[in-house]
Amino acid sequence: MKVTYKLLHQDKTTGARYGKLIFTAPDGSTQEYETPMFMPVGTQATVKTLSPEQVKATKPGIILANTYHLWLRPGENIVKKAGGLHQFMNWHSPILTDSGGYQVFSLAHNKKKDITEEGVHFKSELDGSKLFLTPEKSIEIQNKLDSDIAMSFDECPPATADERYLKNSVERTLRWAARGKAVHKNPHQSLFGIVQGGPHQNLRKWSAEQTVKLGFDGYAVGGVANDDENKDAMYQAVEYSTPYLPSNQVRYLMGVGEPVDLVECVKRGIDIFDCVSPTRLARHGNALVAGIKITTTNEPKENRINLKNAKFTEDFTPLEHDCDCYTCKNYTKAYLHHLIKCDEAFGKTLLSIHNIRFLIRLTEKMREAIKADRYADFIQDFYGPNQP
RNA sequence: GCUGGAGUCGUCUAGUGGCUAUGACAGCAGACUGUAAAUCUGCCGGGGUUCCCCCAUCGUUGGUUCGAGUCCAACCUCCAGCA
Repeated sequence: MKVTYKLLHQDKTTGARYGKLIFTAPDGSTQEYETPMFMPVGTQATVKTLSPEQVKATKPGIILANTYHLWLRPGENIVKKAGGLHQFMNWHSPILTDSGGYQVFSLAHNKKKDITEEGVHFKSELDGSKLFLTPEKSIEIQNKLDSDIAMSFDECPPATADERYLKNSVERTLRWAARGKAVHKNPHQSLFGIVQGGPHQNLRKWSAEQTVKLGFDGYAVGGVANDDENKDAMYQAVEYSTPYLPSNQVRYLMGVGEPVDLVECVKRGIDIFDCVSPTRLARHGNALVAGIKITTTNEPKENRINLKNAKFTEDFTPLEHDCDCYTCKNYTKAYLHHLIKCDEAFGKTLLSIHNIRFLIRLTEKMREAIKADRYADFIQDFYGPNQP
């Protein structure tokens, strides 16, 4: 399905955006989803530990899948034979596929990649075989997967990269974006461009302007979810990017994030987010809960509880009293603690449901606040008495 | 009662004369941002404001030895077989 964005309201004081993504099918039928939106991540054509029905119950708009992983396994041609990704994984709402660009970054630790102008040489982590991913190849794979939104193949440089490297990287990412766009053939699939530039205002501005000049169906801000310790730098990178993006198109902040990040980045003009955090935290026994905590570095962090902790052994209350998710409506912390201690799959499922629903509920609250021009108050309430 | 075997951390386990006694599980915490993550890290005999220091420790007691979880003896407990 092809996607368009409609900006419906901007918060009077902060400028935060409320809008709708409208997906149009080949037969002319449409599906609409409101923004701000959080997209659960289903890298390998599944949101880990959840059935499509369980994902659906958290009321998401779009979900993510990954080009790189599906290319390696089962292979894009198998997915195509299955009738496309939607059919293959039984997910009949929109799917966005990441391009594999992030894997260029995340696989870099073991020096199993080599970035050239033509593309990126990988060494498969599955069997050690040599792989070569190019912008054209990434788009071709995404065409075959038949996701609704394809992402340009970009380079996501590490936070430690210097300005000189970043400048070259941004330029190359632009050339890659143009090459990808040139071979993008699927008329029922949208293609998004990605703004890079690290923490530098000039590079972010330039990257945004040049990417917009190429012309895409939507725009992403990338390369911000790879610095552990500096939220201000992350927010600033967003601030340096969004002003140069067209207001009548959607903005997607890739890989983010924590509840506080969603709140702060919507304020800075972002519409959609994705993050592995809710599902990964869930599998590791953690549940997101309301409120924030201030860390030793004075950074506001998401508030969460670790169900592995012995103190929940006899806690017969739900994770959150006011949460409407399946987990909170039916199960206690004591039960979740028990399942997690026993390493039962159902515990991971229940926590995944809660954590995803938690972030989606947060976006729902943000939408209501924006529509009512109360987003500044919403932020204040979000921080509560611990406000930095 | 006799004969043989065995006792090491909460549990299982390595260790057969040499200095800090393995490893796993359990337990207690922590980390996680476009998923090489249902993963990883730390602690896990006692005490000290946990760099580090002190004390204890391989069933018990004694012995051999420069040195013992390891060899010897007695005892205790458990297991197997025979009565």
